[in-house]
Amino acid sequence: MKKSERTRQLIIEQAAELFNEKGVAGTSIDEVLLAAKVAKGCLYGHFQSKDELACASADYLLDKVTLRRNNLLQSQRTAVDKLIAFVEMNPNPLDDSFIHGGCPILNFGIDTDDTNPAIREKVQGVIKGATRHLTIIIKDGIAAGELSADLSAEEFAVKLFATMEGAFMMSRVMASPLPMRTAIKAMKKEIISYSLI
Amino acid sequence: MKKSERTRQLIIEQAAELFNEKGVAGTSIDEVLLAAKVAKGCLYGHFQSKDELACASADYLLDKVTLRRNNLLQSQRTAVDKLIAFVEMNPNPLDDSFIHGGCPILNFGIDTDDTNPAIREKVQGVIKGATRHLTIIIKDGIAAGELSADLSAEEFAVKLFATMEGAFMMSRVMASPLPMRTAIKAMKKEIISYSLI
DNA sequence: ACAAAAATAGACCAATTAGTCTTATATCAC
DNA sequence: GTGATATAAGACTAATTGGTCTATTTTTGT
Repeated sequence: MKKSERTRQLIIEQAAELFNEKGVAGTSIDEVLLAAKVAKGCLYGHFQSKDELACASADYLLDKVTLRRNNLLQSQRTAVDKLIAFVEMNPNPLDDSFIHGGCPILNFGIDTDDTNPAIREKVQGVIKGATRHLTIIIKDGIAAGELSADLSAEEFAVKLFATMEGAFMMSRVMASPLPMRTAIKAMKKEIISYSLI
Repeated sequence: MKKSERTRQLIIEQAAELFNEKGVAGTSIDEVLLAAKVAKGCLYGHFQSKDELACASADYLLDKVTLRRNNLLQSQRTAVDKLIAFVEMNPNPLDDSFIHGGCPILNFGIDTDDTNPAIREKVQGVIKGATRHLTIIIKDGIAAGELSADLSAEEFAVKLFATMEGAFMMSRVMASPLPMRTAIKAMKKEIISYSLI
């Protein structure tokens, strides 16, 4: 990787952290410069505007969570194990070691749903991708005789995704891992109740 | 109500709409002045700072949704009907006729979870109140022999709340009522499956 | 090693920010 | 109705905002 590529990536990573934590409007370019230890001319050599940087940052974080989810799901063999891995993906929303500031789907989604259509569409794509992925897993599980045929795949996929995102928000606001832990427990029970094996 | 009281309320209402839609940091005082058709000296006569206005606005919207939820739940007799009324509370998250800009729990929760502890604690109180309310309804339903005793009240309350909030976010980002409709359908099924009558 | 090109620094700018202050006006108890 | 008091108006300020521009340094292909 070229030097300038690395600089660009560094700016994105630092900006992403700030944007995810405090929102795009709540973060100034100067704060990004300070965090990335880079001068203004450098940043604007890589990005035309704050908005373009925000888009790149959203892309970066959304790709990061998507990749992690895909890896996690791929690492499990059966449909039930995949679904359980999904609900256990973020056991503690207060743990910022993977991504600082909480779930970027939630943060960028809420932050930009009324203000930044470009980013909103990116988040939209991630949500669509995740629910589609879950739907396929469920359908495959049913086809393999592993999950009850009573299960509506699309419906359960939406339910799974919505519950985990809602629980993530609750845990962040409550400053406690308990809501998420409770949701994980509840969804695991439900998944297992549909298991035929 | 005194004239100045009405002015104060007008400012809060206009500010609340803007803050809920674009976030606190994303809304300038000048925009609030324009929306409320009021001069700067007037606004700062009622509020010491933007932050204080943001707190008052959060209070206003959070009280509004809490009141509505309480009325809705109170209007139903049985536990099952109350729970169904809860999940059907926001059939279309894109409809801004009641509150403009989406669910204030979600918006203020995400907007301020890392930046404004005062508002975060207000949202915290609302979440705590809602889950407690739901928990009591479920416990009463079990005690009345209306709901299965297998149901863990706290767990199901968190699940209900998380799912509906998550679905709300999904519908806002997807710019479609479908995720919310799907979640409502799924949760209604689940509630009914626990019903003994 | 060297020149051409790319990347970076940081002074600078106009616009906007939250907030103050004085002046003017409206409210309300009497 | 009148005068004391509370409320509102809006010019003003200092700081910060996103963004530009030129000068300098660094990278890179040869």
